[in-house]
Amino acid sequence: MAVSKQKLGEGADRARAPDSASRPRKALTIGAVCKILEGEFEDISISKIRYLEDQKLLSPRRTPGGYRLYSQSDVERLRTILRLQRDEFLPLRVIRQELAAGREMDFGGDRPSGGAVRRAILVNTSSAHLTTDELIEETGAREELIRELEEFGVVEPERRDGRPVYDETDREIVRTANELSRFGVAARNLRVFRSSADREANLLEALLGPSLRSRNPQRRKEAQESLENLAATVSHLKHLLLVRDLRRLSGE
Amino acid sequence: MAVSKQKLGEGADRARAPDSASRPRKALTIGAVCKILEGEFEDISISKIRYLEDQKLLSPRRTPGGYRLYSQSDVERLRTILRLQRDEFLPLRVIRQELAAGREMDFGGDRPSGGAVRRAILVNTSSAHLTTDELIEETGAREELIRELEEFGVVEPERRDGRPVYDETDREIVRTANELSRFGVAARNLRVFRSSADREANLLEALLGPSLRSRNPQRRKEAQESLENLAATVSHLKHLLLVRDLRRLSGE
DNA sequence: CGGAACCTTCAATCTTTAGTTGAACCTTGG
DNA sequence: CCAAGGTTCAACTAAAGATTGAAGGTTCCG
Repeated sequence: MAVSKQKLGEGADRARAPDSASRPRKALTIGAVCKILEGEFEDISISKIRYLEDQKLLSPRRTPGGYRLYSQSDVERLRTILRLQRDEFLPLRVIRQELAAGREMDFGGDRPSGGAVRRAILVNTSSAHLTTDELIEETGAREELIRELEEFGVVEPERRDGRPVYDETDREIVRTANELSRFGVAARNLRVFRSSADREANLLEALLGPSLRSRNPQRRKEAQESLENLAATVSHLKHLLLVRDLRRLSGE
Repeated sequence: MAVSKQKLGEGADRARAPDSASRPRKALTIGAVCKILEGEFEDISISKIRYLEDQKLLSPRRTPGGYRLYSQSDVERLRTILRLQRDEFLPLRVIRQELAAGREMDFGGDRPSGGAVRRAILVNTSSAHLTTDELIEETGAREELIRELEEFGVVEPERRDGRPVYDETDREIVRTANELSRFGVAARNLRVFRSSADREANLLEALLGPSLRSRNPQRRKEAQESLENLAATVSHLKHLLLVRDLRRLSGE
């Protein structure tokens, strides 16, 4: 079990801590989370956090005894939820979807309508590399799940000295897969998506490959940009097609 | 959800100008306003319009006898209110303030990137049905492309009297496919995406199908919501996987 | 004028969303 | 062991956003 590593407690800070200096790297109990957030959100409460879980907006890991344990990403997610609710007036139902769609869009800085954080998707921006433990900590996934995801080729971390090293995309994938597991979608089901993605990538590679491997750097750069646009457009199309199919089998 | 629109019968055009033909300046009775807007907003009703007035969001003129009379700009304002409520999920309290602050921010076209129109994805909101000509008009696609998309099963319009009828999702699909064609992705290439989507839809159907067909309407509703979340989450995962693949074959 | 269609108000009711509360009981760590 | 903190579950609350029904008034047309 995942709990093995973290010696929760260890005498350090059982919610007791008003300690400012320390980094809250370890998993937190519900009371500790509440304490952390109550500076930022005055109407937070333990019962509200539990309520949000009931509404399928959170799903923290549990200790063997049933206590909730919030990972860093759980806390981030909760912060996002509270911000969307307070500042954007979104109903929980909508927040649930926004989050499901992967838009954590965290830093709440830019309110005005133009504020989408648009950064190049494909250029691997400063890929933090994470260990398995860090990955678990940040995503809240069970170790079991991660193992399965690797088994089915859904994440394929590099290996260094036999230890897997995960990047940010891996982390996002794990986070999303974890989300899906709450709906009963098991890791093995995700093979379907993996092979679709592979096929689609091959298609795009066939179209743009020559340019991408061109000796002309200008041309390469253009191809790279096209690829980014294509990736976005293709993803949109796939979404539409899926929605169409689902609407059929749900509606009629 | 019974109908409160109390029989808007033939007489609704009563408020039509008694004087000569073409004046756009006619004031409308509440029933006429309701009729005008019900194409665009399905959950409008006479009682709701009155309720909005009660909440200080509208104040139409009155006839000496007390009938409400809505000017063109009253109707515009009402349209804005309903749009903010439906698409931006703003509570009436906030809408009231926005309007008071002068921002009519009218034309509901897409607000720039940040404020994307969010609404339930799977519930087919008043699917406008388009003819082929309208589809071409609205998407800018060549007729050829549309023919191919149908040939490859990427769009599958209903047929009425032999003529195809497209809905909003079809329109979006065509628009996106047209976008892709600019990158050299032909309609026939899109079969790949279609079959991925089919496979994925089947997977989700297998997971949620029983609930979706449950006799218990409560359970059906929950399943429907889960399906929406799943669609969003799955789309996100697919995007991540595609990006990962592409990054591999483009960069490293 | 008469009456069909439409409109009015007002109080009561309903549904949904977003939580809170309390009772009974369990977990954790010093 | 035991106190501080955690767990579930059902019942309750409050506010927002409407809908309904009763009783009656207005408009317009013939």
